[in-house]
Amino acid sequence: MSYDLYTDRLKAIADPKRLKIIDILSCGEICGCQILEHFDFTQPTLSHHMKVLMKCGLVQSRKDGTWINYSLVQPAAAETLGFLAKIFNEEEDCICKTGTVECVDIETAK
Amino acid sequence: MSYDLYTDRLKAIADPKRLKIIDILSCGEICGCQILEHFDFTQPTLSHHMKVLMKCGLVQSRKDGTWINYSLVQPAAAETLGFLAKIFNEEEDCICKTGTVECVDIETAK
DNA sequence: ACAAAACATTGATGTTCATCTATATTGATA
DNA sequence: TATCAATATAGATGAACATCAATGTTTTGT
Repeated sequence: MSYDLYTDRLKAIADPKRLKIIDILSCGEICGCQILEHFDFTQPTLSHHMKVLMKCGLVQSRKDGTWINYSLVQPAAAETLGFLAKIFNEEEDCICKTGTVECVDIETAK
Repeated sequence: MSYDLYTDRLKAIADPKRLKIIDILSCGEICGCQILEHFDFTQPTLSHHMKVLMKCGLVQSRKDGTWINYSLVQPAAAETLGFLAKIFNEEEDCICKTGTVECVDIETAK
């Protein structure tokens, strides 16, 4: 289980602004200038946030003239949800069973 | 849709160490000293990570003598997954439909 | 009462990050 | 070609964060 692999993606969504951006993108493709209207920060800041979201694979872009249309990468989103579900739930390949330290019963350990 | 509400929780899991801790906790209750054996950082650092995980409601603790047994708060974990699923997918109360700026069709907008 | 173990707190340090201003780049249009 | 709109990049700044060493607190056992 490689935790680092998904850390970039989780860090990307662990921000209220980027969370809002993703929520906007969930309705469909939209250009940057329209996304910007939802916020009160500057254009370079939005550019930075979009870069973060794209670098982790959650968002893709399509150039159309002067505009750049952003959209959510649904498979990546679903994959992230699946990863978290695996982390939150007990699995056969969990670190408790494969790791060096066992999950001994607390009561018997005393 | 309050993005800030879940940001703390997402920030908490957007870290490889804390992700590993949650994976360990998914197998059941375990005390801090046993969690520490999985890592190479110091005890105060683990204490800090557990504080972050507890403050956001993802982890709870139960004192038992000298030990403190930590466990995952399953409802909170499930709730977080549900929130993300909502963000990732189009919903009726999405910001695209309720926000001030509409998601106009890119083609017709030109 | 004393010593040891588990955990928390404090204060310091280096790094990461969000944001800004200023400027560059790219593409459409008059 | 000159201008405007959309976006990216560079560099700077202040805030947030992970980590540590040192110390304090609490509980158990001798």
